[in-house]
Amino acid sequence: MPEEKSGGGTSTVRPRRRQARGERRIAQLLEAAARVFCTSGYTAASTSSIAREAGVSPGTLYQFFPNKEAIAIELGDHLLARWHTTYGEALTQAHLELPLAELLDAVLDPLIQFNFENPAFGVLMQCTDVPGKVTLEHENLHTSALARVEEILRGRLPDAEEADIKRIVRMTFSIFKGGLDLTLAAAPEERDTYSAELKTVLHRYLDPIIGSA
Amino acid sequence: MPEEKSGGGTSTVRPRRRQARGERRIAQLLEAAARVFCTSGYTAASTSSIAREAGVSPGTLYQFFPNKEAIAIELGDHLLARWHTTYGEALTQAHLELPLAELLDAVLDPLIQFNFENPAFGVLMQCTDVPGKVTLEHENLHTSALARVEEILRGRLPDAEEADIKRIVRMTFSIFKGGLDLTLAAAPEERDTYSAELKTVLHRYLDPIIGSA
Amino acid sequence: MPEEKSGGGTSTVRPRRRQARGERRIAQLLEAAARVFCTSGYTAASTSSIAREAGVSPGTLYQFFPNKEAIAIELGDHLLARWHTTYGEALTQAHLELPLAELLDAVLDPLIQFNFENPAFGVLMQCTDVPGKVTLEHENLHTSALARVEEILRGRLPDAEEADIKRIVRMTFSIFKGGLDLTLAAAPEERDTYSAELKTVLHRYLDPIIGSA
Amino acid sequence: MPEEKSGGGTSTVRPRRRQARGERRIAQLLEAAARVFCTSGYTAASTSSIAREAGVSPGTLYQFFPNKEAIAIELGDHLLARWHTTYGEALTQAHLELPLAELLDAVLDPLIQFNFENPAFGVLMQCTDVPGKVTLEHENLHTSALARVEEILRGRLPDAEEADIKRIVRMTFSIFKGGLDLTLAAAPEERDTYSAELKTVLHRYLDPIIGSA
DNA sequence: GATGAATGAGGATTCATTCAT
DNA sequence: TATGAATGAATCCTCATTCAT
Repeated sequence: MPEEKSGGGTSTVRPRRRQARGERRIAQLLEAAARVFCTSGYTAASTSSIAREAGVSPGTLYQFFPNKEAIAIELGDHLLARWHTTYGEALTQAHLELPLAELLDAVLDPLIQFNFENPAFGVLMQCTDVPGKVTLEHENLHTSALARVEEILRGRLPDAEEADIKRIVRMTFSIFKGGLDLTLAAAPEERDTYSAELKTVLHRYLDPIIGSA
Repeated sequence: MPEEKSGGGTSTVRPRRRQARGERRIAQLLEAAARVFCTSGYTAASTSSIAREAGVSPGTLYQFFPNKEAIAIELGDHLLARWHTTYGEALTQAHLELPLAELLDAVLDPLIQFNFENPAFGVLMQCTDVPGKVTLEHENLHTSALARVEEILRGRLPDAEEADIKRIVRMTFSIFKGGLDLTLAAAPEERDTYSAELKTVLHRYLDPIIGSA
Repeated sequence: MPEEKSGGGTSTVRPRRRQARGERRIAQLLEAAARVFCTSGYTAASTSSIAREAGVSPGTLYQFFPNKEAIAIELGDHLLARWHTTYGEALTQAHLELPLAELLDAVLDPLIQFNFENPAFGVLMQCTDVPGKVTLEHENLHTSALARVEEILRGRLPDAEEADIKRIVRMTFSIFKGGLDLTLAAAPEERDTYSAELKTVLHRYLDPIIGSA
Repeated sequence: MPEEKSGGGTSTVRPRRRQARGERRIAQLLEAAARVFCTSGYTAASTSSIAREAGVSPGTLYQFFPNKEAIAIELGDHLLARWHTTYGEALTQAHLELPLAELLDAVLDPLIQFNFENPAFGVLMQCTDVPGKVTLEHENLHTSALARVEEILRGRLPDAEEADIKRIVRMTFSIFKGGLDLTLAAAPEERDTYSAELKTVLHRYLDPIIGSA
């Protein structure tokens, strides 16, 4: 038992050996959940359908998640983590000083790409039914790249009131969400055009606000 | 069905006597549905709760609607009709020739007002679960005042390709939907600021496209 | 509708006609529940089994009871009401002044008889799982004939401390419950002997306490 | 099975080395089960919760017990054995010839003490759901100290019929169980008063039967 | 029409038990 | 042995829908 718990003794190196199977199952279940959520939405998705999609029995699902909501939340966290791992580092301080157009490229391209690869992300973010949504959106808004807009705004508009900043950020995020949906729903050959259009919208909206800086 | 609903050609003519009670019932049920949809969303709303809210029995509900979806669709149609009756006429040809800023006022103010008064409209429009949503949005896009933007664009950009027009219209509509939600969700004293912000976004977006015309 | 709601106009005479069926169903369900509770106990009894025993679908059960507990509570109330109707009046003030032996006859005989005819009563009273049990036992203890013991004790032992009274009452009730179970479980031809034995126990216990009065 | 559990004839001989761990596990599991049964009752207790309480996995539990019921039965046997080891020997033939009051002290005090220290014993004895309960009660009735009452009765009432003896014993046991529960449930400072009351009841009941002998 | 009872499939969740490692 | 993953039937309960009155 002791030799199983610690591999090298340095840190928490694979705390248990047996969970390899479980770990795989969790990933499997989350992938299944992502698919089902995308197809049916959170509310209409049933835990049985998720289990079925994952090829396991309902009981197995509940061995890893206490309830449906937990799946959504865990999936959100997972996707957020994947975002940070894959694209999060891409936005360095350097980018923030770019001209708006390039900043938008730097921010939006990975976001769109990520949402294209992980459509469940959008589903969870939109979903009004998951109480964890707050968490998700919160996390997203404040931790993810988009939240940088807030920083930028705050930085470039030091005199602006809190409410104004908030409004602009919300509006920006709202535009982004809508445009993202359009882009993802567009025919493959139109995708770029749609994402360009979204950037246009945001550029025209934000340029008069922060462009002068 | 159509010949049962309307006696002559005008659809709002008083129906025949014996259907008076039925019409009232339908209105009652639709109002109840609107309230329940707003509270719980379409998926989570139960037909029993709608019936209860309307003060009738479930059986009665099914005497007028074949199923839950039909309620949503009918409610959508109803709201659309109400829109046309109340505000639709307000947008005359004259408005279309106004400068963009004033056009936006003329178009958005009633829309926002209407959505404020009929929050179920937004719920149905957003809802991913109602198959009729497509219908709704379609109807909305092509029948409602916002669709005039398409006309305007087509008028002012005769050389533009169909796909471009469509994209701009979609983007405009998407921005509107998002901004509308923000506006409706805003605190009462901020509502005007938010709707002004929405207009700003749309103005900055559309001005370069149609403003010069 | 108006002619359906009020029959004579005087009072609440059969408030609705349609519920006759429902009323019957409720009785049916309560009887089924009584049988199932007796067979399996409250915890092990499933709502489906109750519905099945009643010959209806699970959904029907839930049309009348919000959950399993409510069935137990309603059943308890029902049995209590039946007790009061059938035997409750039997114990007049006159009885309370009888010699102990006759008092015990007057009190125990109907109780035993009632429990024999309604075995679910004992099951519910014993059951530790129904939160409503408190209600039931409370009601029973304070409303039913046995509670008179408390009155008698208080009357005949005016100097006794509250705690002493309580202890004696509890002990009496405890003896009764145990003896009742034995009596009900006994072979038919032994039933009387067992109930006589129970009376003997109680008589010997209580006579030194209140007999002298 | 018996030849595996005990090497020779005495059942509490140290088992063979390699089963030492197993014995410990079993004890661990039984203790956990006792705790969980006391908290939730037999029916509501889940095997997983017992395993968790014991700090082992469900699989391990099933390595020692074929099913949940077996745990309860084994626990009952265990407690019975503990009873015999700890208190059982205390009741020598000498006690049986004591006057009733002292006999009751001699018999009841250890029983109450034991039940106080091992509350699971009462839970199992009361529980209607464990088929093994019969076993337990049976065992208890015939092996435990209380069963001596039967011997005494038989000894002092040689003319009594079997059924009468049985009835008196049952009644005595029933009174004991009820009084025990009251005593255990009583506030600490009232415990002695309640146990004294129980003895009073039994004394008054049994004295006319065997006291004169 | 209107009512409310009836249905039964389906959903979330639990749990005794078994199995692979 | 020990672990924890896997199972699937069973539980409570809901709900869209239908039916008898």
